[in-house]
Amino acid sequence: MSAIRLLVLGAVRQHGRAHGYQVRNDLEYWGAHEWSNAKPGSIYHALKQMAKQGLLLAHEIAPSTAGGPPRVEYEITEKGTEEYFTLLREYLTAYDQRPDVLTAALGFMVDLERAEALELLQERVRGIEGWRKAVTEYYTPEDGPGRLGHIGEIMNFWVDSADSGARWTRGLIERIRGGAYTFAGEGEPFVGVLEEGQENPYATGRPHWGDAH
Amino acid sequence: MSAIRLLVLGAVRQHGRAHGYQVRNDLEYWGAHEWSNAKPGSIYHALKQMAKQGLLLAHEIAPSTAGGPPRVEYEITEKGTEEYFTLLREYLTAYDQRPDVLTAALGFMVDLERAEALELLQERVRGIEGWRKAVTEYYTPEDGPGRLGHIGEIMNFWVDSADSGARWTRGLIERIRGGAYTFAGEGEPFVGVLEEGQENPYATGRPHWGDAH
DNA sequence: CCCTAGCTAGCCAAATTTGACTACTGACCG
DNA sequence: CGGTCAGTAGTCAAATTTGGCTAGCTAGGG
Repeated sequence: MSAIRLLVLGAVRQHGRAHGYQVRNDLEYWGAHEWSNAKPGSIYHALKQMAKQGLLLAHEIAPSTAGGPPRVEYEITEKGTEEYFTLLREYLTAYDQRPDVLTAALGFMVDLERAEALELLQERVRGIEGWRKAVTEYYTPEDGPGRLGHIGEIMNFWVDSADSGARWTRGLIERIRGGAYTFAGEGEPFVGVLEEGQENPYATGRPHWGDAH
Repeated sequence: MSAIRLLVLGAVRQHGRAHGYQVRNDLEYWGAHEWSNAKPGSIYHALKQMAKQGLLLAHEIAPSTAGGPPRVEYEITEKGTEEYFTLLREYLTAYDQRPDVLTAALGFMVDLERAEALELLQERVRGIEGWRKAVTEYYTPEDGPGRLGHIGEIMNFWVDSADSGARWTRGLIERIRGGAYTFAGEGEPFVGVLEEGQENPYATGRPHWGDAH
């Protein structure tokens, strides 16, 4: 799956109550339009879909304060909060090589308690190591490497990526264990949303850091 | 974009003429169902779409030799071959952090000449370096790092991934420059498709190496 | 005062992707 | 000889994603 649901749930949750454009603006503030599929269409679609599924509660609201069609405000439900934490835990653990998924989870990881975040990240490392083992055993058959020609570079690439991912995750674990950041239940949380009327310093038109072609 | 079009074009091209199930089987042989979105629906859709766009030529063929509905055979056109090389060059160069795209390109890179492959990979490294520079400048503002709290880990992760990607690409460049593999115009090419009736040694049910959750 | 540009807010059609499903054949089992 | 299991070949509806479009306001220039 993509990161969009976690991002949208997280944005709504941090606001308490938010309309589509607010979510869209937050995601842009986070740079999510650069590293994930957070485009307007996807965001509005996710909001509607999750409202239909009972993860969000939709309030019909009067015509917007400034132009455009009337807007709908969303609130996260009990079920939506559960889903939020389920996705967060899953994305922090799962090694599925889609960087957007981990990126979104990193942004929200402090909603968990420090101990749990550490556990999940360790599970992540174990997952990567297991995967790496499976791949190398699978792809280094009886007649030794080299038999595969340039196709061997594919495995080479995947193994290298896995190793880098594991190494980086171990570094993060060390930093968190060393006391970095403020996790759930440890005091003033870090706030990362824009209030109504606040200007977005990272609006579009700044250096792209999503794709470089 | 996803890797599916390059994969399908590449499979049809290596066969000369292929029906959907043959392509599907090749992609499975390459493990593509594990590391890309190469599912039956996507494959058949891509074939039809590309036929409609003139990249493939569709021949209506009698009921299949063994069960199932009548099948359609496809042949790559001039235009399709152009598209194939365009995509191949693009995916070898573009740093868009979707591993499936680079993976597919690695599988086909030997269809280029050695010198061109080297150039493209060097371009890739330059792209990664430029991107890395943009990100760090953008995200390390006046008041120094650390101001960002745990959000800084996102940049940290992206920069680390970029560095790993660049390092690996440099390694590949060295190996290719050192004479590894057989590129276009250098003799017997490496063949990686299944002939009609040949058994697929990597059929489904083997260790998954796409996602680990 | 009119016109345009730019922002606000969201919608929509088309393309793609997903995950399940159909239908037909041949082989093997008892 | 009937049942069912595996393999062949592909279709389909639903969900999602893409990329661009609409429409209401407001500020400012001429």
